[in-house]
Amino acid sequence: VSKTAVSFAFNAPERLSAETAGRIRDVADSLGYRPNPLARMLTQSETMTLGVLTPQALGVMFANPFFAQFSGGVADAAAELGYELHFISPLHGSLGLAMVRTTVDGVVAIGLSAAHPEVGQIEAAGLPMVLVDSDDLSGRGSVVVDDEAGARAAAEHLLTLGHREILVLAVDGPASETAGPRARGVMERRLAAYRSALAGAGVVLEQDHVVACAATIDGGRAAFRGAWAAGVRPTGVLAMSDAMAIGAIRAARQHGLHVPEDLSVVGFDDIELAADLDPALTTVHQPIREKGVTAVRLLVSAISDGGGSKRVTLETRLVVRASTAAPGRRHDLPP
Amino acid sequence: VSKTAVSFAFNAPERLSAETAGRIRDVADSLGYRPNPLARMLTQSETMTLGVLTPQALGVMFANPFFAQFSGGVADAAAELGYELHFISPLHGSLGLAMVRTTVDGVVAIGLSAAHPEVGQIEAAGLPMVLVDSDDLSGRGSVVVDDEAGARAAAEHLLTLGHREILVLAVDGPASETAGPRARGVMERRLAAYRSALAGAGVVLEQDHVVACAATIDGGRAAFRGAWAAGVRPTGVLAMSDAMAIGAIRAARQHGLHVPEDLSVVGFDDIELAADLDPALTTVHQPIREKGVTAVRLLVSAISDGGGSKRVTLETRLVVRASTAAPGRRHDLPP
DNA sequence: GTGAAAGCGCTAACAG
DNA sequence: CTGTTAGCGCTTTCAC
Repeated sequence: VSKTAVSFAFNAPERLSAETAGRIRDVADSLGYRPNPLARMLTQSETMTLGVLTPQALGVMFANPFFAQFSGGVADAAAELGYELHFISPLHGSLGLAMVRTTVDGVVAIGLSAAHPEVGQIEAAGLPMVLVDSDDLSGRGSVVVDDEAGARAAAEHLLTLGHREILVLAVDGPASETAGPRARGVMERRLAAYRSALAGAGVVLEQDHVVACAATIDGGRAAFRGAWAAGVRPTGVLAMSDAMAIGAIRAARQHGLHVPEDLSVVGFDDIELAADLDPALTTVHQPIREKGVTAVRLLVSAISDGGGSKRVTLETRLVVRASTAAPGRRHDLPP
Repeated sequence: VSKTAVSFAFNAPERLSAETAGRIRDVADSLGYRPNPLARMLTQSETMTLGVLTPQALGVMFANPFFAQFSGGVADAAAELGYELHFISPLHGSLGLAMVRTTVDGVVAIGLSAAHPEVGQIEAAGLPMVLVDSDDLSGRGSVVVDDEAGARAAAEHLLTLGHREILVLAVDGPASETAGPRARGVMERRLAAYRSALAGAGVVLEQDHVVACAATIDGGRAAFRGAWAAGVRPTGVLAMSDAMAIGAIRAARQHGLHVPEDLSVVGFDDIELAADLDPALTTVHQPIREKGVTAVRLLVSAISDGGGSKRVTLETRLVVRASTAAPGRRHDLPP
């Protein structure tokens, strides 16, 4: 019984006499022997693992239901194609540090600007990668949604309802992530669309009417509270994620506001629970799971075919529910 | 410039002249050279990666907000301790198959019965492991919550309100998972506690008043719908997860029921959004994130110290919100 | 159908 | 302080 035989028994049973193969497997089993996957990976230089790259700690990522839903899509597509999943987030604050230690056959990067240093680094390492929610500067694969249309619809909805005093809640990564030259990421695109839609109705967004925060409930809450403390008194808020919208609603209630009577809020994402909230959230729908599935399919085809890097754009649409209404009684309320 | 020098330049710069080390790194950088992490892992037989083992496809796991929150805790603790995260779910239906291909330094298994075959397999492979939400048959590390107390409180709450006709929504994995001898997992523990609390008030759970489903919104919805179709007309439901509770509420509404007037429902988990739902969910709180953090800490200490396998039990408590009330008008409603 | 030999890219004792 | 040497555990031509 030589090494080769064992190797064949596991990887190419057809190249061995059925009897020998069986015997080897039996002995292996009874001995508790398993081929060491690491060694296998080393010789084959293939890990059958996909990386999911996130710009922030997974703890905050998972605090956004959008990310969980997206991950579900990624995971299902990966499993279907026989890949395992490895989550890569900044290690000691550095994504690069985390990448170096990681072995994957390809990477799905979510919410990472194409101008982010690590993106170039990964590309330089010759690792296939698809960018999700990020502008594609060079010829990489990428999947995005029609942010402009969604954001415009959201803004116009508020405008049509009669709102003029509008607060926008934008997403901001940690300082280190936003430093340096940036491509226009999702958030910039959405902001621009908000702006132009509002401008069409003669409404301009003041500096203090755009506040950045983490894409989580707590982020949204803190942001709304901060704006309110700064004297901003909106009748409508445009949040760039549902999680932030929920946070804003929580904060507004703490200030004695009723939604939607005193304050209308529209989110972005249409997470699974959006319709179950109180009030049911008016929001921009995007196909979250599909985004993940598409990203993985693109990535795997790039890995195997070495295939060309396509760019896929998915649709968005406004879903009007109960968190928006015409501005009613103004809030002459406690600070 | 020999191999050793390069190795040192990356792993032990202090053992090299500052000048040489710097020069090597520079050349490496300009050459785009990275030490191959795979080879490094092979020689060190250490991957600095933790596995998260799930009994079902990640797609359905992530459909449960509980899991996302738990993962957040796991991820943060892992990052803090310098570990990466690898999610392991059944591959082509087999967890064992997935495990064999995977290389991790340890495993956090969530919702996996200790009697599950893979658990023994991993143990036999000598891989450190901590079990979450699962009975610990042998001396492994494990973290659980006080399910009995939580479930009992939930049942007694309904009883106190005056409910007698109660439906319980239990969690069920895929058939293959539940087959074979099982330890009493979380769900069995909760069910037993429901039963005994109800029995204390003379209420017995009929066979058709306990229905199993996936721990997702859709699972809960389908389960409630099925029970209703089977003629069950509860005034209260005890769901073993918030996701299922939400699904039950959705289904109930489709049948024209109002919550809590016609139907009271109490969940389990107290996910972050529980209080934002319509109606705000009465549920059993458990420290979800902390569960993940604790599991990782236990695991890593087992990896490094080879430390003893502790068993940690965290507390639960009932949080009464708006989804429960005294049974009101009975539902003489359309089928 | 099966065995021998080379090497994947790195680390770690050991000399120089 | 630097280079030499020997594996880590597997896969894989290539003869037998």
